[in-house]
Amino acid sequence: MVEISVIRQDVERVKEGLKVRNWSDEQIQVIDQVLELDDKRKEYQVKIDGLKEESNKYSKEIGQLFKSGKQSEAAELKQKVSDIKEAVKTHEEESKIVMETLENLMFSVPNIPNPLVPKGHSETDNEVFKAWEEELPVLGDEAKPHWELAKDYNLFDMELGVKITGAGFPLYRGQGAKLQRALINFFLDRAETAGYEEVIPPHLVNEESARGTGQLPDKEGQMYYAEKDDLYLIPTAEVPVTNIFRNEILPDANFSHKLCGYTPCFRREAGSYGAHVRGLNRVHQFDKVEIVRVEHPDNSYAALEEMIEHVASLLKDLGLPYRILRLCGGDLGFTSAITYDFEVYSAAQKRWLEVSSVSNFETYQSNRLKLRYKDGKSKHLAHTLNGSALALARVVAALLENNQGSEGIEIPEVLRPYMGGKTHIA
RNA sequence: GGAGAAGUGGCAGAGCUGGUUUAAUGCACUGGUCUUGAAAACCAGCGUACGUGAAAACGUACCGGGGGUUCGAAUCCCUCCUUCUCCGCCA
Repeated sequence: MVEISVIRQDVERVKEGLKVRNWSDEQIQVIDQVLELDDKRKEYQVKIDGLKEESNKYSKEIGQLFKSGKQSEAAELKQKVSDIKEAVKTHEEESKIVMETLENLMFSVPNIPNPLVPKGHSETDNEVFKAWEEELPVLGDEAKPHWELAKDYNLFDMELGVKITGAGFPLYRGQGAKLQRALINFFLDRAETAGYEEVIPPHLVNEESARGTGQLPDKEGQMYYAEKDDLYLIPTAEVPVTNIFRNEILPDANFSHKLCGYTPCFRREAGSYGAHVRGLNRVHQFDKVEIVRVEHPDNSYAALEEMIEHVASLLKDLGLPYRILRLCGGDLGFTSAITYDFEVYSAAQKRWLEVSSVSNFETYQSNRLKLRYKDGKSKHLAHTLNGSALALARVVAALLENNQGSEGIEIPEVLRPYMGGKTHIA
């Protein structure tokens, strides 16, 4: 959530931010409504607190009167308190409506984009932040897409996934399964070297956690839900890992938390069709190593750069052509202040596949999480960031396609130690 | 899954026959006095959220969560959650 104090102090900046997200003037009026409702909320609190103060005082007096045996005077006061209580009840009911309305409005306000975020309406307006400078690989006519290669080398089986579960749940096998493990271990080892502490979090989360990172409300359709236990399957490790810090007050201003974790990710993903969902391009379950950071506001953008460098180095060492996009206002996630997407080039499909998304949420998540740090006597919200490092399914897709050859699929050098020293999947 | 016990401030721990408890006391922490410095001792401060206020300060709520009884609830009632002990089951 955007902090109400920020809206109060800097209405224009908030409104400008919503314009970058292509909000109409009419939609932006929400901000004025928020301020109005917040004023109302305060009025109610002043009124209710005052009445409660009065009745608390009387209640104490009643106690004293009973002790000294003045029953009739006590009865008189009792009536008075009852009357006050009635008034409090009425006001509380009204104020509850105000607060609920206010909260719902607050939930409908997305994060304010960083000034660097370009204007635009869709993914075609995203800014190429770092282009691929070299030639893009060109394969011969005999080149196959990864779903055909998977059959040739027995790497994964979509039909079996359908039999066991349904569409979009791949079953990896043989060298394909081993490649998954290799990539996960490679990514985790590299994160560890970069100073991230590894965690293995739960794969199901409660409602509070889903709210904390902003999956709820609104995006419940994207998550699988276990109704009997009221738990959500995680769409990304971001949710359980960031929620480690929910309701935490860090003891001083000198902190930097770097965590990484491997988890499967479950996404219901409505929409899209055809070749775009073929093979591993778009699946309901995929593996991902996520990096998460909690940083002082002064350091969060330096941290973001570090994360971008980290992800770039992974792709470089895997030998995959990649580019980095800076998402435009129209494509920017609801909770993010700025997001960089990484795409790898799939030579057989001749298109770019998104494999990572690195974002700074500034205080948007920490406001919901109530994640603060102490700076002397005052408390402030920390900044949260996260990024995929990396999402496996599409990396595998690109790897298989780009590295195919007469001897099989060449395994990138950095992965060979994890693949029993082999140079090729053959 | 069955039976029982318990959840109080950073920690430990009283209160739990409802009203001088404004949550005692100890430890930890912060500031001060003393000291060459430190320790000890002594004095003071020490939770979170929201609100009023220029500020000092004050008000309201919070004793696992939610609801209820009452003029008044940490204390009584209901419900949910968690932890512990015993039994059962199990990789």
